[in-house]
This record gives sequence, C-alpha cells and structure tokens, in this order.
Amino acid sequence: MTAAKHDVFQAIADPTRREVIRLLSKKELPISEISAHFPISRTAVAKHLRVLSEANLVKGQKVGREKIYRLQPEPLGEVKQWLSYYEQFWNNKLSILKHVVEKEDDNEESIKMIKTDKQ
Amino acid sequence: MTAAKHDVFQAIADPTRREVIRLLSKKELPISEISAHFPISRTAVAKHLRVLSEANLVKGQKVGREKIYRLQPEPLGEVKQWLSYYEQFWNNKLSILKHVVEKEDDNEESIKMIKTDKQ
DNA sequence: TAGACACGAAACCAAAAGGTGTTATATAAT
DNA sequence: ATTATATAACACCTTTTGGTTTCGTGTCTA
Repeated sequence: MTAAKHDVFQAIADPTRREVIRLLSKKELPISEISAHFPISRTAVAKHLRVLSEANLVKGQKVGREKIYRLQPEPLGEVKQWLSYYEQFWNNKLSILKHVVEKEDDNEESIKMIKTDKQ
Repeated sequence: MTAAKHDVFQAIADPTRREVIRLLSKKELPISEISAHFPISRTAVAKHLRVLSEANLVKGQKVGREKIYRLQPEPLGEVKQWLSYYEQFWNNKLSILKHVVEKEDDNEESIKMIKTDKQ
C-alpha cells in the first residue's frame, strides 16, 4: 500500500516539505501545529503531508481527534545511495568526515571503532 | 547568469534528469547523443538540460555546431549536506564513515589530517 | 447536549512542468 | 553555392502542483 505515486526525490524537492521534515525531526506533531509554522493553509500542509506519506518519509497516526505525524527517515537512504555514486566526481569526502567529526563529542571513539572493525 | 530559478533538489527530482546526470557522469555529450538515450524528443531533453544548467549541475559549451554538456557535480554537495543532518535519525553515522573509509586507500591519512587539524 | 476543534474530502484555480511540432540560424560537408 | 546537421527559439497543449474555500464528520470539553 502506501502508494508509490511519489518517490523520495520528488518529496524532498519542495522547500515547504523539507521544512516539514525538519520540524518533524525535532518531534512528532499534529497537522495543525505543523501548519502553524507556515503562511499557507492547513489543507495545503495536509497535502504536503500526503506526498511525504506516499514517499514513506512520514507516518501519521490518529490519536483522538488529532493526527500525529512523525518522521520516517529511512527512505532518505535511497537518496544517499544515489548520491554516493557521484561522490567520486567531486571528491570532498574530507568535508564529510569533517562535518561529522566536528559535530560529535564521541568522534574519536567512533573512528577507533571502525578502524578496529577493519582488522 | 545561470539563473536561480531551479535548485538542485528540484533538478534531481525528475527521473529523466537523473538519467541524464548518469550519462554525463560517464562522459560529456552533445544534446543529440543524450536524447538518443530517451524515448522523448530532443527538444524535451534540451529543456531538461536547461533545468540542470540552472541548477549548475551541468554546463554546456558550444563546439562548432554542437553543444557539449558536461557534468558539474558540485551542487550535489548541497544535497549531501542536507542529508547529513538526517543521518543521525536512521543509519547511525558509522555507516557514513564506514563507506568513506572502506573506499579509500589513504583513509588513515585523511583521518589523521582531520584529527590533527582539530588540535 | 452544545459548541469548539481537528481533520478529510471535494471543487476549483493559476501557474509550472513536461511534452509536442515548427521554424530559424549557424556550421560543416559536398 | 547548396545541402545537411545541430541546436535554439517559439508557440502550443495537457497534466501536475501548490494553493485556495467550503462543507461534512468525528471528537473533545464546558
């Protein structure tokens, strides 16, 4: 089920939908709270949520009279996989590492773990 | 001025355009050769190329009567950066590191470079 | 039991997307 | 010089997108 009409690439193409994703990454929210963050109508937001839902990026659950949406980030893996092929062409893998390393407290540990894993 | 009308997220949303990107990643090509790979008209392909061009994912250069397009993968970095924020929510960061590390020969060095950089 | 609230569904609309085909122009080849 | 080629530039068509309003239904709460 969960229709295949929209794929993840299309789903993330819209800035509003990316912002919805960002909001939901912080915490699950009902539609009305989500739409409070946008200048557009609740109905319009609901439509974006349907697109996200069709791409399985989001899942809504009815709770009382509300419908709570939460992020399901797994489909982003497809994008990542697609991207990974092109990394060889602009070769800034260092910046990826840098990003991760600079943002983490336990990065030394992570790196060690992998290195150990390799032996 | 390489118009800002289309961003990279929109550009990669279309399967045809992703396929064009794939083709150009192998080797630069004139429009007619690109469109030979698709069931649609050359004009339609040219439009896709214009979208890609506006997103700076592709650059065309006139050579004689042909216009040769080549891939410019740098803007994909924006997608990658966007994605990197969400990696924490699914595939734990280790898989990123793992991917990079396993694919590189000089990874030890890379990692050292960064670590050194931090001190 | 009445409202008020949260949502879904439907009808509608304008603009953009993704196509088409035709015509014009510069370059290459004969 | 003529003709064929590669593409640009239009004009046009149809479907999708992103938005709106309105109305109906279920669910809390005073």
